Amino acid sequence: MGTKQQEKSLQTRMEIMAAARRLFGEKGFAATTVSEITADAGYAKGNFYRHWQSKDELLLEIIEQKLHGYRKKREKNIKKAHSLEEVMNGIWDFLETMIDDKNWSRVFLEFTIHASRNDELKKKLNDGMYRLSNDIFADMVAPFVETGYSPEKIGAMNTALFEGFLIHSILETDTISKEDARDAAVLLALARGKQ
Amino acid sequence: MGTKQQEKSLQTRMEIMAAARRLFGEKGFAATTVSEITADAGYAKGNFYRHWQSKDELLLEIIEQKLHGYRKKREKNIKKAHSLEEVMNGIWDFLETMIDDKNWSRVFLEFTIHASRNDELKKKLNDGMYRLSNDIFADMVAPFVETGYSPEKIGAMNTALFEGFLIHSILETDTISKEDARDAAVLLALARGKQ
DNA sequence: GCCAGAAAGTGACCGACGGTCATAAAATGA
DNA sequence: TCATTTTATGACCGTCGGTCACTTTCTGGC
Repeated sequence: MGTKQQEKSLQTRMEIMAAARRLFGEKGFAATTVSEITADAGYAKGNFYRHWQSKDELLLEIIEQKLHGYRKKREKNIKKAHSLEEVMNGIWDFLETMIDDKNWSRVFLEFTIHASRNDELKKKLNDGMYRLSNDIFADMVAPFVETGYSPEKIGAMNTALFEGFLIHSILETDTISKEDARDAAVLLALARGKQ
Repeated sequence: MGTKQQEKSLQTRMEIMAAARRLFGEKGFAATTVSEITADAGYAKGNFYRHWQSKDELLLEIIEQKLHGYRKKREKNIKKAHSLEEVMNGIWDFLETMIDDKNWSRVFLEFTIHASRNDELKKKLNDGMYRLSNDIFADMVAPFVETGYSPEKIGAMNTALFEGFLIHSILETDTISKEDARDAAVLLALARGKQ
């Protein structure tokens, strides 16, 4: 435990982050202003920049935390798998929890596109700390892939299908369901990953 | 042919639109300012708003034109198809021209996410004039779908795969190629659309 | 050719944004 | 106690999308 000042600073930081998490989820990243965030937490705008260098940086930290939370659930789902089909279903059990966290999957997408125009942000996203990197899925399916089709491609195709479905979900076209997406992903993986 | 004034107005409109088309493609939608567009075309900012109500509206018009241009190519590709596999390959011949128009597929995605927070824009996007609506693909595959799996779902899944691939393409992860995406889409359609 | 009205074109201005910084208030520790 | 460090503030900056009073140019009836 640090000094009274250090404790207060940490508390302020957490209060501002909590407000941001709520507002980003409700209104989206671009539509939420720094003033709103700090006002909601009970502070002035200037205080924000003592804790983060930019709005981008705060969102990266929140995303990192979110993905860290998801990761636990994912690992639990995958451990007990004994076949490619079971792995894929484990992956999609986990992906469905992201889909159900609808506001946030929307924020993820919003930030992904936003970051694609910024080399530094783009690099961070591909590093895997801040995104469902292809490698994560590749490692999971690798033990069960029996063909020459690379696990990386199966993982990447899975991510593509997931993010493509997210776009549909966000636009509320209601043509394909979570189950359709899972079905397609499993079918694809089995067709390309098994003899 | 109208009066000299009407002609000049139309010409100005086209000059501003041409500048916008170039700048949106180069820098993206959000990063391009209205002042830049008009300055590039040789006018003052205020002139912009005599022709469009907002920056959004101009992009919608450009997207509509782009999609109209793509449409011709698409129809030509599809007409001669005699099987589901041929239709899917025709669709992806056309989708690849969109993928190759890389800057603009990025702008499409950027605007799709932007629009998802705005009910009016969202409705317009789903209307199909401004987006690769699922129905377009559904109509194409319908004549060759032999199972209970609906053509709409096959069309929507195709769009999802396409847009998911676009995200990969934009982030430059280089794990999956155009051919991989096409291969997956065809495989999916055949597996679900044929007996 | 003249001129009143209409249309094309302008840029200062507005409120709001992300981000900065001089300043004030509070805590610290010797 | 009090000089120093840390926390907190909000006026301020440059820029954005969008507005509007204004000037310039064109039009068509006389």
